Amino acid sequence: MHNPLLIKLSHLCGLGPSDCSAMRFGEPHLVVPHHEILSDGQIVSHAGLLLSGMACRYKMVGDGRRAITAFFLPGDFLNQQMPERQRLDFGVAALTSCEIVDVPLAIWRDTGHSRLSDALTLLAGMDMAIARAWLANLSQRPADKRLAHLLCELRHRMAMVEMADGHSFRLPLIQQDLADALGLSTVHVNRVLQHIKEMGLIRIRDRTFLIGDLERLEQFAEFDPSYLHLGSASTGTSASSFRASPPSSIHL
Amino acid sequence: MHNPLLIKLSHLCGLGPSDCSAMRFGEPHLVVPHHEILSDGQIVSHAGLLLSGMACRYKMVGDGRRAITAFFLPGDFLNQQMPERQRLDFGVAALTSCEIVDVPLAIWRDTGHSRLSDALTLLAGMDMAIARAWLANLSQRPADKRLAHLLCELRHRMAMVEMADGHSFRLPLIQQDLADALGLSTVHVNRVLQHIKEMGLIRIRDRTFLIGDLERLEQFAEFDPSYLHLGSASTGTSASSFRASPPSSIHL
DNA sequence: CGATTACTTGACACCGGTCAAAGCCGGTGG
DNA sequence: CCACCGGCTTTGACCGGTGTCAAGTAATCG
Repeated sequence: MHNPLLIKLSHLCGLGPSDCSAMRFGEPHLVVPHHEILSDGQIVSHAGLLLSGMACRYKMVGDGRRAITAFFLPGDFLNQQMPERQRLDFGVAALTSCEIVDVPLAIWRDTGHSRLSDALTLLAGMDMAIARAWLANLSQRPADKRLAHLLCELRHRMAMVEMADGHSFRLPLIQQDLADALGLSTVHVNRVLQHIKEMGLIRIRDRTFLIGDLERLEQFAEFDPSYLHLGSASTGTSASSFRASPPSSIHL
Repeated sequence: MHNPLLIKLSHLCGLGPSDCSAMRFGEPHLVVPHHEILSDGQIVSHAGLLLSGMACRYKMVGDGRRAITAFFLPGDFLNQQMPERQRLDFGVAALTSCEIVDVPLAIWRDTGHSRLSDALTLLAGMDMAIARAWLANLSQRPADKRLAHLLCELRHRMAMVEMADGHSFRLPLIQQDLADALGLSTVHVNRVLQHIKEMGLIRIRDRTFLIGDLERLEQFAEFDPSYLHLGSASTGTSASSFRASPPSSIHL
């Protein structure tokens, strides 16, 4: 099995097969692009786990403006449903075709497997840390660094599920999605994208971002990945191994 | 005892004295304004509870810009420390003189009092809901509605600890604090503040905000308080009682 | 291939930032 | 009691980053 959640947890806190024995999954189901997965105001009693594809958490505000408050990658929970039967204050929509499976989180927690329970707590903490980083990003950084920072974060999270390395990763988003997440207009996202291309920080070929010099990109974005490794010990694994790759010279 | 946490929990989920019997508090201590309460990168193993005063969660970014990612009111936990011994990805600073007490959250959780444990979970959920609302606010609203929305939220949260009603509440913040939370410059906060004064939405007299017509203010801000009452049943209490106050006519 | 969706580009307006100076306190000390 | 002082607020002038509108080009998909 190549379950992205398991990959992530093994990287993140060294969870092994024995710790995962308590995990029970239901039947995965497919959602088509642009379809709503969870609706604002809905009451849910289960947790959705994204297996493949990309989704987002969002809120509609004012006239029809959409604020994207989170991106979901494979291995992410769509709703770390805290109390059981919570009423959602946000919607979740598929940005690409998505594979989703419902998970009985409460049961996972109560199996006595404290390591698994701790891992879930860790994921929830990561969710909050990401939200905090986004807040700082939105409120204090100019558009170019803002976009760069988001790209760094996504690359890093993709790396955790082995969908990225220091050189490239595929982002199946459209510029409108980036705009709604960054609080910018589509037009400006486009321009800023070109701008950081001209700076030689990235290159794009059909949705795949090519990174020449990761260190330079992260420095420009003021990106510090420590918020993505909350607390745990064996944190260096994925990051350092990818970081260890030669400063690169993808031919830009 | 007039512990703001108890007030909040009784409003929020009808917790009674019996549920609170398991709560053990240590010795409160005082922190002077501008002093750092928790430092970025610090490893903490306890939870700080704010008893009085006002504090903020923040991140420093780029050159010396400060991004405030949360305001703490009496009755709020400064760090809903998820895993024990987590490394903080943010700092916490006192904005006014603050009274703080450390609480052993892990012990509270394990006393078998599931209602108390649920309440703590609810508070954590509220923290996240607020962060999401801020994200939407920052990314999609113009300065005037942005500021108004924040004011509505703070008034509402103050009301939960009985420090506000539909007519007025005291906010001991300086404009710089608002600016750092809203992603605006101090100068612009000042102007926007005047602007919504001229609109007749608020009045200010020495740090106290007077609200003429709460409904109008909340409508202007597109403020929907439902995200602050996550999931629980007895949610209407504080809100509706305050809302019930006559449409007002504080003499503007 | 045609039609729809996504991406680019340019012109222009405006929101909000920056800089700098001037009032307005509240506190402190003479 | 007054003079001073430092932090906060208020103003004005000016500029730059982003938004908006609109048109055109390139992809993508039946």
